[in-house]
Amino acid sequence: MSEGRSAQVYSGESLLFLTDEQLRQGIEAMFFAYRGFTADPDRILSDKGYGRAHHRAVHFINRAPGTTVNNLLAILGVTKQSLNRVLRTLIEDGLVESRVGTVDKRERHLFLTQSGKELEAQLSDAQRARMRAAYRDAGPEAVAGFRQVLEAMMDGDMRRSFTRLRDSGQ
Amino acid sequence: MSEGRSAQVYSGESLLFLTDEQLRQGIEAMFFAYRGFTADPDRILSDKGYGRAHHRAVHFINRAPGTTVNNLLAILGVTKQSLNRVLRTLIEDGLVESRVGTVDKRERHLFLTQSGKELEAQLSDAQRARMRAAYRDAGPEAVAGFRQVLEAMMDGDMRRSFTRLRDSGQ
DNA sequence: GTTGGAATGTCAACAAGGCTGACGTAAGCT
DNA sequence: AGCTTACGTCAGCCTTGTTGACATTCCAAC
Repeated sequence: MSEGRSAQVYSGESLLFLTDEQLRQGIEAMFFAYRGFTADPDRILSDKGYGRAHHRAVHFINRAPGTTVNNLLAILGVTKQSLNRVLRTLIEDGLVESRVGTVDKRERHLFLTQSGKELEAQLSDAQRARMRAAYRDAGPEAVAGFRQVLEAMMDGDMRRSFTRLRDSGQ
Repeated sequence: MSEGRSAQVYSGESLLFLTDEQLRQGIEAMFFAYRGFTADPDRILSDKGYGRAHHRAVHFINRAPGTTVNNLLAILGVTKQSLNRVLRTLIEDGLVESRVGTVDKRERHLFLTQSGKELEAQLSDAQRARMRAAYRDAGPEAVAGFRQVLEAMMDGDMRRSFTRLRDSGQ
């Protein structure tokens, strides 16, 4: 599996590019950054008795209102039992509404209620504030690179989910 | 909390920079990419009956051999009880050695055994392979941007941990 | 020296949120 | 009519986070 201590590919551009050390730093950066990425929403959520799983559900329902349970399952990459536990509490608490499908009555279409939208906005604002600060610090060119590397790091299925969502944005 | 629908700061460089839509895409990219980032090690670990927490411990012990439990705690950002459970299984399984400190006998210094190093290498190789592929796809400039944004996204404490580790690398 | 507080690490118990497996119901499809 | 799909649910398991209680060790004040 190991390809040796290093793989210096882009010869002229940077001698140190793609050394194991460089890669390891990328791995650690990813680890520490993800903690920062989730820290603010996590704080808000735990106050309200919710967890990261609730955040993910709320985020993607907001993103694609009327999405079906199956759809959400594919995006989140969890089992329906796991998602169901989260959805049940969100529905009971009146943050999410589940409407039986009109064309296919087996399907449930998911929507955020008013208070669901408010929670989403609160979480979103916090997370965007951090992202905005990071983007501002790093500058536009860095952001483009950031996005390129992240996209290249995704599995095929996730990249498809990602681009589908991205291209459906205004 | 909301700073309005958008904040177009770097005027000339990109009109769309820092719109909420742009930020949301970054958030989703982070979410999907992190799944890819952990996918390969997770597969290897679950075969062996370990989880992501074991990976993190093994990674940072390898990174800083002889580190104390307290040290590791600060880096991982979990409670000592949580870490202890993971460490105990790793020690029982002979992947990690815990030596009582010579100068301060309250401390335990942690080291990977031979088989611990082998597991670390296996996980590391898998994760580096994905990182290498992503870096290669995106190119050196993108990588620089990637690293800048990630670092800007960290909390202060984590950034200190990160840079300390980074600068101790060869 | 002794002793009390701080630091370090361990044990026990609980909760969130993953997972599998089994099953029920309703609806669509062939 | 019978198979498949979409969804919900129950039961039970595992990992990994949490708090609380406790033992050991060190150090500093007395």
